[in-house]
Amino acid sequence: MTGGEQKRQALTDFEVTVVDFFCDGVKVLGLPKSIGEIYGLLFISQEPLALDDLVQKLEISKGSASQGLRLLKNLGAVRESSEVTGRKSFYEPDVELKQLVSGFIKEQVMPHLQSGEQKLTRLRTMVEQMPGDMRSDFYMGRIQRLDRWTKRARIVLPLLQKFLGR
Amino acid sequence: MTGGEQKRQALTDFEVTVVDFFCDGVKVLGLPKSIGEIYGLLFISQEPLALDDLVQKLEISKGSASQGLRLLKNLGAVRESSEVTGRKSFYEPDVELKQLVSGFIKEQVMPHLQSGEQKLTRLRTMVEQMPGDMRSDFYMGRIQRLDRWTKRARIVLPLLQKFLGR
DNA sequence: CGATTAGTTCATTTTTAATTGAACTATACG
DNA sequence: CGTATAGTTCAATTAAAAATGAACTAATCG
Repeated sequence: MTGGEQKRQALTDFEVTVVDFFCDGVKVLGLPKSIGEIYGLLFISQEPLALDDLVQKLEISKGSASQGLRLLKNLGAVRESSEVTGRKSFYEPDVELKQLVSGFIKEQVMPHLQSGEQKLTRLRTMVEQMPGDMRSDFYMGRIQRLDRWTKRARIVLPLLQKFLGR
Repeated sequence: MTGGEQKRQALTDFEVTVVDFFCDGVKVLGLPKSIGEIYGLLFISQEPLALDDLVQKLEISKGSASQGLRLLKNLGAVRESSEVTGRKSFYEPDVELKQLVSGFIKEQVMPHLQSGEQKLTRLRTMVEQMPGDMRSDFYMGRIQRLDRWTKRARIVLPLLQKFLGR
């Protein structure tokens, strides 16, 4: 029976444009729009926001906000603010490009790269077990090429992170 | 009233696995599955294939095959075979990683980067036009940071391509 | 403890993106 | 020409992904 009269303050034009900027950005990375909205709003807010702030300002559901925050935390793009104010958590963005890229590579790219390598192993086995009249140098060559691709990726990705460090 | 008895030859286990490998691969890039199927089948075929081969072997519609081939040609990942055999075209993959990555960057990444830069210009204008009590160093700092991000991207992407060249 | 607020989960709904298929244009061959 | 084959286009359908919202758990405070 109290009155935390949480007046829902709408986004300014400027904030909307920033949020829109990030929506586009995350689309390139294959992440859902809500991720861009949440990160964008945190990015342009001067102080950490609570989950309910995101719900109200972005007009998204609690579920979306919760799931989006989890993904962003997993990526290392958002962390819980250290200032503990009772039971409510506040969230703030990591704004270092190096960290953002590293997190994305670690969480979104590497798993695919690994599963690709497993598939490649299986493919190599399949070629080796082909009957003589089927086992062609062509197939072996192709597999080898895919192998080289993934090895390049394993070299380039760390270099990329290093470069973005400064 | 002739009989080009085009027996629809199904894919081997091996071919299916390769195609599946590429379906996963393109998903990371945010491209539709059919793109992976088409490129994958071309990649593992010993001779160029016609559009109808793709339709039959992958069991996809003519429309999908046509649209998929167009995208892949735009990316520079597939080209029309030079061997002209009447009215029908045959398609073959470019298998050089450098070319594939360059095409992807040029066609899929750069356009987004450019439109992002436009949005940034607009955002800077917005901050500059803010009334004095709103125009904060914080906002300027954030815009500057986004600027640095895009500049880094403009440097890194060419480097990436160069590195993959050998 | 019991009430209140914060946050999570996940089955359903909604939205978005991809695929189809039928009608079309273009080209080659007799 | 006229017919058959190759390929394109795009409105309609289907499939995939994301968002919702209601029911849940967890934690705080009185």
